[in-house]
Amino acid sequence: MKFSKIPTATITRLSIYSRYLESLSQEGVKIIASDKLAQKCGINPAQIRKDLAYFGEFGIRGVGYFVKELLFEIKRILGLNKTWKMALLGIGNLGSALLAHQNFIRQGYEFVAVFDVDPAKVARRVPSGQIIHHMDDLEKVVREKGVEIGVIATPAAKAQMAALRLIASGVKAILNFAPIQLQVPEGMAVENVDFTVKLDNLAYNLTMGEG
Amino acid sequence: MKFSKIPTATITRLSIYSRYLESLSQEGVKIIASDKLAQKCGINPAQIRKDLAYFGEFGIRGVGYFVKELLFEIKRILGLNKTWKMALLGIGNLGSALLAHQNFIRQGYEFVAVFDVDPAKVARRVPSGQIIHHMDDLEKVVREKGVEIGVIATPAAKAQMAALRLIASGVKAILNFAPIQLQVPEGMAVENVDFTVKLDNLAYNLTMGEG
DNA sequence: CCATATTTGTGCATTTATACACAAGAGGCG
DNA sequence: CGCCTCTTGTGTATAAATGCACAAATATGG
Repeated sequence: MKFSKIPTATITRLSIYSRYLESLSQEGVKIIASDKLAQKCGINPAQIRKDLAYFGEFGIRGVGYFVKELLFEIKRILGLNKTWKMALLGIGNLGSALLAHQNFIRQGYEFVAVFDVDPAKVARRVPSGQIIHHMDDLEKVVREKGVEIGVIATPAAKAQMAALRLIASGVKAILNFAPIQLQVPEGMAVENVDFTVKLDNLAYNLTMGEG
Repeated sequence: MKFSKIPTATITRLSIYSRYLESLSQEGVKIIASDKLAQKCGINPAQIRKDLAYFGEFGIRGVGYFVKELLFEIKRILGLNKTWKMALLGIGNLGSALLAHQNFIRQGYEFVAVFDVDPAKVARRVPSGQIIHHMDDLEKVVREKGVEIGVIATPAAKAQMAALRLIASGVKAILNFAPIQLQVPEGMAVENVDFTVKLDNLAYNLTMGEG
């Protein structure tokens, strides 16, 4: 189904480039060379040029890249020339933090629906204004609002069920914050945000450094 | 400095295995085969066996792995046979969520110090009991408490400075939640927890699926 | 005690990712 | 206009990760 064969690592790096380019753009910097960009992103300069080469030629030899132009192209490649509609499942501490970060999330994403199972929360409004729906209404609300990305911030024990309901509602992409490996059918895009795994990596590194 | 050449992807997978093994252990399951484990973790069975083979032979041919034993071994490999002392930098929405999850964090990690710059917060206690220190006292407190892992949950603009202070205090590992690439000297272990990058991956996948 | 059914551990081929190194272009300057 | 400097874009080598396929080892059952 996929048109071309782009390494997933490339997409991740493009996202990192775009973030730094955004800060450069705000600082008023006009031009950046792959060497500088590489240094700031902790990546090999040739890697950056190769990543970009998958999609076209965006630089000028002997000069570098125009910051605004490159940023625009990368956002276009990533699909950020539109606003993606997200649903949040679970308004606990983490979910609330995500909502609070909403303005802080880079432009391109918006929570259009929020869900919880707690009767004390349902029908109230979150600080950012959205009405909290009961999880039972998920399919209906998701379809009405045209949700494209589901964000799971439920307890681990509820995450798999939440995923299934999102899938049943026609959502094709899930951002999963629960520390569990979701079982989903072929064709679903799932990304896990998992700090326990990252912590384990750090623990391993520290253990090796000593031993 | 590193003793052996283990792929970082292997360490990440070990962490995922351990998490599922933990749930199996709680369910009372005694034995698991690599095929089942693989299916549940979304990983190739041979990959699992190869990952484990880096560190020894933990299974019984024709049978599988003893859940408790394998879990113990993996935790030992990862360095989770001790409790790691962490410091939290930034008690905003995200920081508070992390503290609230503290009990939920898999055993092996503990916040022994928390920091913020907001005078309204400093000297008060967080719900989990720790006194909030001012960032100015970071080096002193970090050394006193024997902090080993620094967790950065500050705004992006403050994250690099926070990292430098952690490094100056002798911390060798950083878990970074700020959406920025930290510049750190050789030998530091840094892991980024970055949902904006994950979201961009999802956006790209959705965009490709249609186009 | 042998045959059969399993499942691990691993050699090897394949695929994927990374990085070097240089030719190709672009601009500046005398 | 020709030379020099700079930085991109990319061919190619190197390295790393993945997955197949099978031998080795263990248990089971007659």
